[in-house]
Amino acid sequence: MGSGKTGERATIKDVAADAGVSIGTVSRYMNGLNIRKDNRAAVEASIRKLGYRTDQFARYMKTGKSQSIGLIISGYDEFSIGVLSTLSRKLQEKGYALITYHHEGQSDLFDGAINQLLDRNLDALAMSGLECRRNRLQQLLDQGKPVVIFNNEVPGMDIDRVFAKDFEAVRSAVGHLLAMNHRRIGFITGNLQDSTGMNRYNGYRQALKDAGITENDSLVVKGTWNAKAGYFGAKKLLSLNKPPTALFASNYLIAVGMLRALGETGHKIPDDVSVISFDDSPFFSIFRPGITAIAQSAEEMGLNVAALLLDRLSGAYSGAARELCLDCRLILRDSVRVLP
Amino acid sequence: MGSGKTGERATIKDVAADAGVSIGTVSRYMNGLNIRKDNRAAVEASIRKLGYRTDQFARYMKTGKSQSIGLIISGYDEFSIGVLSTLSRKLQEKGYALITYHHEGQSDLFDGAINQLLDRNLDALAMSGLECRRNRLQQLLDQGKPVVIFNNEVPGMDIDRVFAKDFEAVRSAVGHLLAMNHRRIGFITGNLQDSTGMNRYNGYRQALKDAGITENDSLVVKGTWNAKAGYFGAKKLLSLNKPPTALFASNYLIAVGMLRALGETGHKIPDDVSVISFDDSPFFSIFRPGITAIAQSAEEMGLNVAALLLDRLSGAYSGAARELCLDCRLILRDSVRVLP
DNA sequence: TTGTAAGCGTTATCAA
DNA sequence: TTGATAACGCTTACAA
Repeated sequence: MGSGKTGERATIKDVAADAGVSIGTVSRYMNGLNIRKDNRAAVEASIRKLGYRTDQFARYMKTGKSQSIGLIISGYDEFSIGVLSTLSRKLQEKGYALITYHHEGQSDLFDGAINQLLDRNLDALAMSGLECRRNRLQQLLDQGKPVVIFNNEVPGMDIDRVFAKDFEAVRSAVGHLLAMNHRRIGFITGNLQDSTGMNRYNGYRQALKDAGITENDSLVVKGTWNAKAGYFGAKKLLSLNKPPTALFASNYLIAVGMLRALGETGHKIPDDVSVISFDDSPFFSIFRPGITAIAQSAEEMGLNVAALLLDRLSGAYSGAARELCLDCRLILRDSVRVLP
Repeated sequence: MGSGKTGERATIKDVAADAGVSIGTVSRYMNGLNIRKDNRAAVEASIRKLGYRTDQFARYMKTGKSQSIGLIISGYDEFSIGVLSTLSRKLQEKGYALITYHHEGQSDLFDGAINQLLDRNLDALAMSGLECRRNRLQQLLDQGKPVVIFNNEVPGMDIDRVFAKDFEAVRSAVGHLLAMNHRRIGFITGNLQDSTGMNRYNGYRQALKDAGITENDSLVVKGTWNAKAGYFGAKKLLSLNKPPTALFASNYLIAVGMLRALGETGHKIPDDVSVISFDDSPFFSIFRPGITAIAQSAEEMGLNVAALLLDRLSGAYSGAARELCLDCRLILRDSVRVLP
């Protein structure tokens, strides 16, 4: 490939020497500044010949821009992946590298991620909030790095945010159940430390309140965001003396566990029990019966996170923190029965 | 946070000045070398006070090690995500940053990814093979960077690889269908440009051959790795004059599309048609009937890719290219009917 | 428009 | 064990 010493990468010096110009000229060419026509030709030829690419890290030493963006997600669940994937697409387009970490809700993992990100001079950070690590975020802000949080809130920080309307979506979905005459509605929460978990739960409570129903603690299982929680939560609710007529799963994984439990116990949906899930999935439209679900768009969230980030990075916006709240859609399928 | 000029990051110089030692001493401390006890105490105090962390990019300038690893996947499908997620976990542990790109099978995207990776001085690359871009890989090898390919082959390159036993797995799964007396077995391929696609297809052909059955072209739909291909492929096969009694999907997404089609056309599984899918999913065990599937472990693949990479990076291994072939498991559920 | 040279934050060599 | 200093590959005044 090219020439030069094998296994060594050509530097700006090599190009300058080969083209018979100074390194300043090569640098100016690389940065799109004007250079004399004949020099331009010579430089271009040498670059091609040597396969030269400017070293971004060396460049960073002067400019302070690393052209890389950190992403910290809780884990590799379907929704986070959706955000990761659109973010990656968008940023790859703009020449930014995406460096991904996950924290699994553990603050030591989160700290490790922030540390590594700091060491790598990231230009900006996108993260799904984790309340307890507020001070580490402040550190980034002090260094003037844009930070955008999404999905989960970190209260009291002056930064851009993108959320889904969790509260409203659940409120209206549970309202739908109520309108179908369900009165005993089982609810399996996500992690209530997470604002999404709490907001969805509050949406449930508000819907009951709207309908003048007093909340029954035994119908609420405080869980986590995984299938196990859905599985055991559903079993617990179904074994109640007066079991619920409908079950609400706070996210996709919980719903998966819930459906597994219902399959095992032989409960028919929707005849024996109705089901609604937060998060939609192709699975829910193939499953028989189709599962009524709240769809939030991970892509839309990723796009908005990218836009906020890019806006700050380019200097196009530098005002006060902005907050975006994305709508969700209730997708009606066949998992909810109309009660008399 | 700390002190120093606000918004500025402390450098090794600041620490040296604050601690009253030379930068050499601080550097030695940071790299775990011996320094005098009292100096050590002073340096540690200053580091804490200033919140100093060494700048990895500046460090790279001298060492040539960026402590970052590139990953190029085709897209964000379930399997790739599984690999991404374990790889990320493993590398985060070792202090490496994972920089992720995707190519969607398009060589310009792939080139862009390689370019960005080159610019970012990655130490090593893991990628799901893409045949046509062999020369770009060679470039990395020339620079002495370890490269590991997984899932898809790039023939004729002297690099480490990790594959699943696609051929063997499909051969025995189709063998299972044959043993259940199926003779007309519809097969929807993935992308035949990909070695996984071709190997799975060849596994099917081999199984037929094993049983002395001549392949019937009309029973094979040459598709791509997505749900649409599964959907239309299944519809096409089912509308044949003599439709197949069993359907094989070359990956998860194809199976999803296939199941959607069967749902719409009202074909009952397994009474009207039997089904096997490559790739397992929680979905398949919840779906009724349970779908018989070939499970390959994305985690195992990620772990092995990480191990090969880390081995080379640490210098623990520097011999000839190694090739790993991981076993798959056929998980029997209820989607295959025994024919008379 | 160009070349020269200082400097970014490190590591590594060399004398002390 | 230490401090001083020359790199690493680039950008960016500054002077020509």
